[in-house]
Amino acid sequence: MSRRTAALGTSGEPAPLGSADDVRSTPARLVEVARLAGVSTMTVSRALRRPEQVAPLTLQAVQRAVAQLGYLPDSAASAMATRRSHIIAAIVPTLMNSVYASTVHGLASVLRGAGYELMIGDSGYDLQTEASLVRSFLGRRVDALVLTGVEHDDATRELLARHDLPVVEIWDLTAQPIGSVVGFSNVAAGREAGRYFAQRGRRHWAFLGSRPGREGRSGKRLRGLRETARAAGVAAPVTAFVEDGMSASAGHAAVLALLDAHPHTDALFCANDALATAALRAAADRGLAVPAALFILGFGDFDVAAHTSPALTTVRIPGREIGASAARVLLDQLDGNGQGPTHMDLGFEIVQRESA
Amino acid sequence: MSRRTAALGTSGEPAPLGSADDVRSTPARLVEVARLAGVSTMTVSRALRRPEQVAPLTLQAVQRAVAQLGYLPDSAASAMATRRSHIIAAIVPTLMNSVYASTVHGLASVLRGAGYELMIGDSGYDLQTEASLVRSFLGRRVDALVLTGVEHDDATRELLARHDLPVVEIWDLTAQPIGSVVGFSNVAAGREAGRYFAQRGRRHWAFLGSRPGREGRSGKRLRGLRETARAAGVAAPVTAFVEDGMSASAGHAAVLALLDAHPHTDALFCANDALATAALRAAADRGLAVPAALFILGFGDFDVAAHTSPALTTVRIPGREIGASAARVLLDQLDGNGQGPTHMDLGFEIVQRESA
DNA sequence: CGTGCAACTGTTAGCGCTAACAATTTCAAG
DNA sequence: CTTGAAATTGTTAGCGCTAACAGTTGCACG
Repeated sequence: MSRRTAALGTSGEPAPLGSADDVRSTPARLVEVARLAGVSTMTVSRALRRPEQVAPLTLQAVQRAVAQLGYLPDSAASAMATRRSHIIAAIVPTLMNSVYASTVHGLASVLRGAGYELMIGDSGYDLQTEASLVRSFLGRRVDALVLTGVEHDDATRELLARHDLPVVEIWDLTAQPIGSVVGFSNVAAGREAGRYFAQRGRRHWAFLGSRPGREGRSGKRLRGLRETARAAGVAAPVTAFVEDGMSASAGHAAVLALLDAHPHTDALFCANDALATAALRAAADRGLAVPAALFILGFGDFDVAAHTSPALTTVRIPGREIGASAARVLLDQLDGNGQGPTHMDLGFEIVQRESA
Repeated sequence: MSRRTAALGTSGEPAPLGSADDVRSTPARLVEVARLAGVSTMTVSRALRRPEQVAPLTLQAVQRAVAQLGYLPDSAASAMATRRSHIIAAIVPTLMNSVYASTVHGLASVLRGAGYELMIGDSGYDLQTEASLVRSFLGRRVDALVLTGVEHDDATRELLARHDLPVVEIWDLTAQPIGSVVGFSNVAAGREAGRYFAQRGRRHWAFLGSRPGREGRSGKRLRGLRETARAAGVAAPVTAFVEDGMSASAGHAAVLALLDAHPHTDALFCANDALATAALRAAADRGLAVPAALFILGFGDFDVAAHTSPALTTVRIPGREIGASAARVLLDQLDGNGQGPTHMDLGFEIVQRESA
């Protein structure tokens, strides 16, 4: 009792099979190719996946049949049989930000080259959303998972524990990774920012970032900055927070308030370049010369950084490279090339432009 | 002859089943839930997908079992049985560009809300890459496809003809769509740019874009500009082309050459804001005041546009809305709400800032 | 009490592919 | 010519789920 509406027999008129206008309602399947090539389905499957195991003549016959029918293997069915979906999922905070887009691009290009497809989710910096994306991706039986950051919801951790699949956390480092880690030290970046300020004689530091409730990446950068302040004998940095990590408009107001409350501030470290751009405008609003009166140091080296005026001095993260490396780490694990979980520190770099 | 390593019997010690540390190597499947709940697999399936068809008590038992085992339905298997993958694929030129990122975001949020997952490919503005992505996505049996632009490789068209699934083309309009279209008229945008120049007394126009070999979106904008030039009695715009549609560095050189060859140029329309940014720098290099001596009009309203100096006047495209609408169009078609292919013109808008 | 119908649950047969093994063929070596 | 291993192909049994239909139960009604 087949559910297909009609048999697609290769019998009947031999007419224009395979010609461009031979539009059939249902795409060809493996059996049909087998029938046409006069071999078993298994042989077709082999011819397609391990041609060297098939006799040259048989191979030709199969290839001809495949071409004639325009056969495209159903990777979903294949996934079911092999228990390998060849899909890898990645969750990033947002795609609207050039650095994460780079990371995704790095991931996608390496994965695609290895026959994997990438499924992307954006969490909007929200751990619950992340958890629900993880749930959805696990339901799709992805072969591996890329998570941005090392803070996750308990639900996320539990799901991952149950489903034991290769996981990479990116964009940060941690001593208790879920699987592998490919990133850089956000604390070190914060320290480096402080050192940059200290070396140039700045004494009144400020930090603009997202509220460090649970210590996220922004919070770690602040921690690093504080450590250097202490070490350099400088007052602890004053802080301003925005609820939504990305909103430049909220950043603008926060910076105005901060500058009014602490008029001596001479160096501001922002948790990302969107915020730094907002800070630039706020400084202009208050008539503060940047960098003469106020240093503004960004983070991320977003596209926009080189084009503001003054151009943003910022911490550059190798986003693309993080993605590409994460992909390679996962592929190694999946191909069973021995590799266990890996830990990679890809570092960062301060790009000096005009704002600091 | 099961391939699974061991039976996961719910018999034996009733111990800490489902507790967080009950880490099993294989995630639970439908049969196990059924066994635990004391019903058939079909009832579990129904309880999960159409709870109203199941008796309240049964429903409870099933839900308890699901929770206890941490069961996550295998959507790949479900896809196989229902012939609906609940995956939709989208191909954009690049993710590294905020407007396409917006489009993807618009798509993803609407689709996710409807229980679909998005699979993304970036073609790098290359039609052959697009074709190979389409092939890969069709192999995954995606339920629908979103393509950026209306120019496609023959291979792409043939594949789509064979596999007949809902398709939306976005970011442009055409009289011969594959399926639906959600975009705006690139020709009209070019015309509008010309009108903008003409109304402000500019008489020597130029265009910077990608080579219009096969008429892409960039070429259509140029065509529109030319039409207005003719209508306004202005000399045909001079042109400069970059091979790679996005490279700002190539754009810089092209603009320098153009300005040197045509020193009277007083209005330049760029096919995207990355190029416009490069043009801004080139104008500065030649000591040309923008906008006084030279208008520079961008396209896309990328993030960067508001932050250059002078800030870019540019054509804004409703990227997010295009994505969201395309998603809705596809969902309507998939849910069989009658809708056939749809044609939507979402328009555009010139955002006046400082550069023109 | 039978009857009929609605509400609920179970059985069977796949979706399109591939792992594992079995069968067959080929062919060099004895 | 055997013989046995290598090369090639076929057979069977699922992967985990759900459509379609076939029970089964409960209950109002005549």
